Amino acid sequence: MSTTELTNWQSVHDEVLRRIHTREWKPGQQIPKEVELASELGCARATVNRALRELATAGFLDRRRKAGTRVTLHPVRKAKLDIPVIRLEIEGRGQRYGYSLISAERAAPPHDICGRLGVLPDADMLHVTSLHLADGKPYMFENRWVAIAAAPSIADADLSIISANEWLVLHAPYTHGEMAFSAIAASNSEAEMLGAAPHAPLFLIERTTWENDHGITYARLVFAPGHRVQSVI
Amino acid sequence: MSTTELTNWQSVHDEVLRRIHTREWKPGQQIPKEVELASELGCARATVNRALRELATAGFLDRRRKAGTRVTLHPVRKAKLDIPVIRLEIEGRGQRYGYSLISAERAAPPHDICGRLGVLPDADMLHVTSLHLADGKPYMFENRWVAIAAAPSIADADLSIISANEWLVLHAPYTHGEMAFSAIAASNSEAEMLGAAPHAPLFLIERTTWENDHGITYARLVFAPGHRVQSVI
DNA sequence: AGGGTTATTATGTGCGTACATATTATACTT
DNA sequence: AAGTATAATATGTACGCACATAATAACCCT
Repeated sequence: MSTTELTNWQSVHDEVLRRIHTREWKPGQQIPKEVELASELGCARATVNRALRELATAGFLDRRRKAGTRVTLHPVRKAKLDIPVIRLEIEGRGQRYGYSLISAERAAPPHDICGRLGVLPDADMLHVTSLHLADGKPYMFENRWVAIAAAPSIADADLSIISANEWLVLHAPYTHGEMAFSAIAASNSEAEMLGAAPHAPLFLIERTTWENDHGITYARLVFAPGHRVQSVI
Repeated sequence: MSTTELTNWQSVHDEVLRRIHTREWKPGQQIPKEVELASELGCARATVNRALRELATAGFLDRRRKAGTRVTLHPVRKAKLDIPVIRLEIEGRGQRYGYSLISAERAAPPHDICGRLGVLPDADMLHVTSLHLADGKPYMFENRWVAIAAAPSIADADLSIISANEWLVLHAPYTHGEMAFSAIAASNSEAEMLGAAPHAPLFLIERTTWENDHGITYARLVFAPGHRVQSVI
C-alpha cells in the first residue's frame, strides 16, 4: 500500500466521488465508516466527515446516524440556478441595459394575488408594470404587485429610474420565495410590448417572495421570444 | 451582557442571518471578524467559521482572506431545483406513471447534436423517442440521442420496459451537465403526441450530460400544455 | 514617487479529543 | 410472541490548537 495520503477534505471528496462514479461503490451500497476511511486514507475523521457531508448535501450520499453512509440509489440531481437582478443579468452578457416604467399605481389586489401572497383583499398595494430592454430591444415585461405594508418606503421611490425589481432587492430582503417557470401564449398586449407575434410562445417566470410568512411581492415576468434559462447540474 | 451563549453553529447562523435581515449589518458592510464574533457569542472560532461558511455559500456573505467578511451587496439568490427521474417526479405527485417507447434505432447524429455533445459525425449513436404518461395522459415527449461509446450496454437494454432516462441514471452516471428551459410552439407531431393544439406554447427542457468532458447524451423534453417547473429560493 | 520586498492579518483547513444524538441491535419482561 | 427498557454504535458537532494561504499594509530602496 503505497497510497499517497489524502490529507485534505477536497481530495477525500474527489476520491469518494471517483469511487462512486467508477461503481467501485454501487448505488445503495454502504461505504466504509468514517474512522475506517480516515485510517485508510491517512487523515483525521473530521476531514472525512467534511468531505462526506458535502457529498451528502450534494445528493450523492445518504447518511444516517448509526445506520452509516450509503450511495444514493436515485441521485436526485440538483440544478443550481443563479438569479441575479435583471440589470446584472443583461449587463453580464455584455449588453446594454434599458428600463422603462409603464405604470405604477396603488390599487386593491385582485383575488388571485391575495391568495398567493396571503394578504387581505383591501390591502394597500402597489401595482407596477415595466419593460426591461437589452441593447434597446424588448427583453422582459414585468407585472408586479408589492405589499406596501411590507416595504412602506417604496411609495416614495422613483420607479421611473430604478426598477421595482432592483429597489426591492436593495431595500426589502426576503427570507424565502418561490419561483415557477412555464410557457404561455402571448396576449395581444404582451405581443405588442415584446415585439412578438400574437399567440407566440413566451417564457414566463412567476416569482413570489415572503419575509417570515409575510407576503412582500408577486412578479410575473414575461420574456421576449427565444429566451432561454440555462443552468448547470 | 446577559446574552445567552450561542454554542452551536446553527444558532450562530440564525443570529447572523437575523442581523442581516434587520439591517443591523447592511449590504456591503464589513462584519466583525471570526475571533471577535466567537468571543461575543461565547463559542469557538471553528463554530463561527462553520456558520459563516454556510452563509457565504448561500450567497449572503462575501468572504476573503485578510480582507474579512462583508454582507453581499447584490445577493445573487440561488434557486434550488430538484431533478428526479421522470417516473419519480410523477409518482411523487401521487399520479400513475406510464411509459411507451416510440422508436429506438442506431443512427448517425445530426450536425447540431455533434456540436452539443462533442462527438464525431460518424459516431455510433442511439436515437430514442418515447412518451411519458401521468394517469394515462400524455405528460412529456422525450427525444434523446445517446453516445453508445459512453454507455455500450444500452444497446442490450430493453427500452420498451425501462425508459432511456431511467436506464442512464442507473447505468451511466454523469459527472456534470447542462440544462436549459425555454418555450416553443408545438410542431404538428408534438401537438398530436401530447394532445395539444398545433402551435400551442409548450415547455421545453434540453439536457446535456457529460462524463469527464465525454458527451453521453442529449435529451429534448417537450412537456404537455400547462406544465410548470417549480423551485424554492 | 515608483516599484518591489517583506511583514501582518483574517480566513481556510487539519487534527485529536470529547461529548451529543439518533438509530439500531440486544436483552429483558410479560 | 409482543412489547419495552437498555446497550451499542455511526454520525454530528463543539473546542482548542496549529499551521497554510491569500490579500493587504507597511516598508525600503532607488
